[in-house]
Amino acid sequence: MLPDLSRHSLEVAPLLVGCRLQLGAVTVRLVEVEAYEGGDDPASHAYRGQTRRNTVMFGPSGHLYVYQLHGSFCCNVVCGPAGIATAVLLRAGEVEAGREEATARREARRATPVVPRDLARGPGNLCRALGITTEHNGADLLAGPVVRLLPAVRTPRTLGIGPRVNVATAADRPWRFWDAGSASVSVFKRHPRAMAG
DNA sequence: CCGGTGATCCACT
DNA sequence: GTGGATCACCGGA
Repeated sequence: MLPDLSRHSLEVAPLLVGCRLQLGAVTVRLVEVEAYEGGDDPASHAYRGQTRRNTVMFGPSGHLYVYQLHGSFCCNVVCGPAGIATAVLLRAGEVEAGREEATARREARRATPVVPRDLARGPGNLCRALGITTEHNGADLLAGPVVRLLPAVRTPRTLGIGPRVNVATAADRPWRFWDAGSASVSVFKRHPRAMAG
């Protein structure tokens, strides 16, 4: 069973750990996610209202919000009812199927090999492994023909909970959730100018 | 640790 | 329309 994505991201995020994301031949088991609010969350793209970039966040749940950052892509599962901009950032996963394709994509922009553990480790790497680009911004994850969210086969035995990675504001809110038994969880990094809130 | 990265947004012309 | 600051990152040393 997939979680009810029309709930708030803080409720949905822990339930997404263990679910799977599939695009073409590549399937990734999600092992690390972060919740972002609309209204009261200064770290959220939606904090200052709707813009062209974050339009999808304001739409109905179950769609993919993709944006580009420092030359990488990052993707979110949009949650909440339409009009409430809350979403879950997908930070890391384990490649379950399509390892060859994922490896080829990753190594296309590297000089050194990638070990399987690192194929979808980190938000940019997860998108890269799956082939997610801004072309998939707004894609329907439940009914769409291209990229799909699939239920968990195995849920984490222990769920880790802690602050989000590398956010400048609201740095201490424990809105990151991960599978404590996975080696593919990305490394925690506090933002150099992190502010509480 | 450090440098490259490139879109986006806002405050200004 | 333009300039500059900002940023939920990555790779290699």
